[in-house]
Amino acid sequence: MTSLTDLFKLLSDETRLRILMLLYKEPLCVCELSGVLQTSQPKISKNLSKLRDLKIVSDERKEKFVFYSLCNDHIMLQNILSEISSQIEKYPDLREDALRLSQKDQFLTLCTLSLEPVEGGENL
Amino acid sequence: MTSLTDLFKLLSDETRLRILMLLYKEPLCVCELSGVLQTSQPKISKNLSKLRDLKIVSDERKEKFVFYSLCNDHIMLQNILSEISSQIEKYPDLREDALRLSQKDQFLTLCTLSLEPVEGGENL
DNA sequence: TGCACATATGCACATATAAGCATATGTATA
DNA sequence: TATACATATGCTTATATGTGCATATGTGCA
Repeated sequence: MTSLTDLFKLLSDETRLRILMLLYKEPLCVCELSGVLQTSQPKISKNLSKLRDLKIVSDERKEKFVFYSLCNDHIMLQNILSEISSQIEKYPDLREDALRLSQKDQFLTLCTLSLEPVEGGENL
Repeated sequence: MTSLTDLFKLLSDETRLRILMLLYKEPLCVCELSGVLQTSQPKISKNLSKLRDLKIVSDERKEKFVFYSLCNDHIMLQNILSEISSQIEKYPDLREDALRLSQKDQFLTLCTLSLEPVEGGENL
């Protein structure tokens, strides 16, 4: 049961919930998250480490960057995020995050690395 | 979005989660909850009032007793509780609560008896 | 090797919240 | 009306947790 309450505690923080909703779409590195969420790097980093402690996300270094991705074995979490995603209109903040995510390369020139094929050339 | 994080905050407390799982099955009064969960009455009462503040539960007085029931209009919550219920084997504490629930009648008269924490009755 | 950048972490502080205890409020009944 | 019972709430304390700032660690490149 601890696992349940711990999960909900993680979800009860706005920053973490926003992070998880983004990672639910695609793996992201710290600076991308920091840019999309318009939040300080230490804040992002600390929250990610809490998520990692509970095996909610995993990290993988790719050269200079550390990419975080959702662990895909957490059924309960997946269902919750899916549910939120399906009602995204109810949550304007999350919707705006998703919008900024699609423009992440505009915010994060420093992070645009040729590690992964980034969705090409779109603009506002 | 606040509604989301508030919901998860409520769920992140063990006592409240246990209360909700019981109310998910049937409406119950305070002393029944107190008895089934083997928890002090003020603790139950305070948590119920938090749930009521967020319109998660509603209360209805029936003579001496106040019965609480889940508001059935909260889709997200219903889905979460349903999901937990379907995996109840994973959570022995919740399972034991459900077992004691079937003997709730004995608690209606035990309300004011000393409810000292029973050994083995609590976890996490 | 040294520098720049990406990320992690230690520390200090403010705040939130859960719990226990005592007690207040409300209700029924003799 | 007095009393017993069911529930709510105020007060205090202990603890947890989020945040900012500074800085440490780690990596790649010139």
